[in-house]
Amino acid sequence: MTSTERHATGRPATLHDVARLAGVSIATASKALNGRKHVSATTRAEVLEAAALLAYSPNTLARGLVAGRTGMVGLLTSDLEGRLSIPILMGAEDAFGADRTSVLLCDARGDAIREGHHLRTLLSRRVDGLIVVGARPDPRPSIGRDLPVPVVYAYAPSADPDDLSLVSDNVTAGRMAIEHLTGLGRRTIAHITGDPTYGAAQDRAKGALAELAARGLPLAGDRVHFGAWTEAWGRSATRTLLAQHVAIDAVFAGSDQIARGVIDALHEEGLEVPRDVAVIGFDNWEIFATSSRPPLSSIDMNLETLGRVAAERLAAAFDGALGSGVEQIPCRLVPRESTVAA
Amino acid sequence: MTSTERHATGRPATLHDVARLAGVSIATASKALNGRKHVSATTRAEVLEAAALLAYSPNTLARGLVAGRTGMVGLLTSDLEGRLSIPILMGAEDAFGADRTSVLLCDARGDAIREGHHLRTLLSRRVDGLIVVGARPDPRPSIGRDLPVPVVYAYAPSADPDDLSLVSDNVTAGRMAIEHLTGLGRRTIAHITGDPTYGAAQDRAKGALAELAARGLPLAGDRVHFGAWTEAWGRSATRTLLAQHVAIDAVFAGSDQIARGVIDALHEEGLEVPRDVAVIGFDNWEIFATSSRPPLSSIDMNLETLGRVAAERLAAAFDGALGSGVEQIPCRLVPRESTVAA
DNA sequence: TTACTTTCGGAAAGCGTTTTCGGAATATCA
DNA sequence: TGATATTCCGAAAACGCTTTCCGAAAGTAA
Repeated sequence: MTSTERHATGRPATLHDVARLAGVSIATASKALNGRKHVSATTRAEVLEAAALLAYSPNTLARGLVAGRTGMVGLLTSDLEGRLSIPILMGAEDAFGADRTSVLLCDARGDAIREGHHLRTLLSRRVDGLIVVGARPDPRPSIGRDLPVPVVYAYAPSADPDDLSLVSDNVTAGRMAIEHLTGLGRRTIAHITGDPTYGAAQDRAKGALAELAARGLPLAGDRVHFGAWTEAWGRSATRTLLAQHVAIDAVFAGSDQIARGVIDALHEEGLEVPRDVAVIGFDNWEIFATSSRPPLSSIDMNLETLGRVAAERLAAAFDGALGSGVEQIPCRLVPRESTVAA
Repeated sequence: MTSTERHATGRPATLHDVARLAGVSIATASKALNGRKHVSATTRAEVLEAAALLAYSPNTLARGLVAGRTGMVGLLTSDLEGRLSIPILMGAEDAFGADRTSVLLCDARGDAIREGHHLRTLLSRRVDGLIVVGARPDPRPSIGRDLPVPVVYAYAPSADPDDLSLVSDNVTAGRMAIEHLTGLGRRTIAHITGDPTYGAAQDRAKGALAELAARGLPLAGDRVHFGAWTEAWGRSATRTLLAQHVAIDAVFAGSDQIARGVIDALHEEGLEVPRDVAVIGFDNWEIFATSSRPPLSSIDMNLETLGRVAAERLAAAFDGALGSGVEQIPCRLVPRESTVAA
């Protein structure tokens, strides 16, 4: 391994360099490059040529310093794997336009101290706004009132009702799952889901129950089967149901992992999916949903949309007022072979 | 949803404000806050008090403008799920110190155009360095020579040997897997892995074969079973082996997903893991490895370390020269119950 | 030609820092 | 007490850019 000077050493060209080469003042050069008025076509062309020659790239920092805007937003997450933050980041990137706004990603790793630390850093970098992504979809402490920049909470709402939060519409998602299954002719539907302390679990169950009631259908197994967000729980809950000779022709699982456990257990009992029992999951975690046997129908929380909306709300807040309260973002059902035979 | 002015409106305090309140010049205020010399203890205390009173937070942009360093590095990734980039980002954050360096994350989504776009944006933001993370562990096009900042390629090496790349040591990882299995007394080991066009697949196989040879053991099934990085392939390859009455007491799988398929197929044939057949995976993708039945021993690529080393190499390059070539980062074996009975 | 617009280009201020350098005040030494 | 060394503090330049404002030049109308 040699050890040479790899990156070009000379500092990048400045506006001053461009102006000098074009034989104009930096004021004129600035106007020419930014399409401002009061520059003749010929001078503009000369400046542009000089800029191209020098591979001039404007210093966004300096620009931000005078504009009072940095074109950066902070994404403060606690999501250790990026499962949530990356899609949200991409949505935000799209909405802002990747060329005008960049995202500073900070992972607090679930540590409040670290979160405060990152917050201070982001503020001192003068980000234009902040998106806070929680690890679980339940109210989390606000990062503070009266911050110098607008803040949007995504996925996990802020506990402070004066903050603006964006969350998935889990109630409607629950209804969608039932609607899908009944639309396929299923009548005896069980709901196996995760940790009951998760608001999302409660909401999805609530939606499912409401939709069942609206259609005059009972919930198979008589109650919602809360447990853990694991395959193991999906398996064991399913076995319990079958052991009790509960007749089921569909299962609405609270997560894709649970759904896989459910399918596993059904297979072990010789039941075929979706012929005998249709199964739908939640999260649409591609890697799980598509590697399942059969591929898993699932409900997608539209995280990119969440990010996109977060960006839009922030953008609106830049020149105006930010709303408050909790905004529900609709989910989307992705049908695959675990409910609809290929 | 009300629509009020949520974030504090007044612009943040500047050094000028602090100086004025403390009754000193901005020069003195700056020195006091930065612990420079030539400031008496009492004035320093006064300045600090003023700063605290105003909740002063220095403008990192302005600081960067004069220092010629922004304290930001760009992380240019193509990793759609964050599976790679987030751990690498966290490692880099740790190495730099989250308070002195922030990471701008840009996802190119596998699109060269978008990558170029992001690159330009990052450069115009004057990042101090760049980490490029590829989606698959094979040589990828260099993002360019003679960039104004040092660049380190992580996970996927650059095709240009003059660039500095950091990759996992797949060959040694292959040896480690075999070493682990033979250490447990296994003698007939098969290797089922993914797409043979992946250099990583070849390297792991090479390491495994070398280690087997060193121990005078044959490869069960006579050849490496290349296929796809899927559960389905793991299942079908295993079935094929069993159908051929190949005696195996261990399988080294090329990924955790393949490993799960292998375990599935073994169970279907009435074989118990690890009693009859030990199985080890690769990637140590927590969610897969731990939700497997039994939990999966696996090889972790130490992505955080990759990020950490990338950060260290960049930091070294800031004041000095950057190396070139491909640096191998060792992997780590994480034993769980799929090889070692609980 | 004179008077008035319109169009261009540049000087300079300012964004919020850090840092150099010179001057004033205080302390140290003969 | 006068000369010299120390210690503090502030004025000002610099970082790279945008923008306001003013003057010069050129065009238009009478």
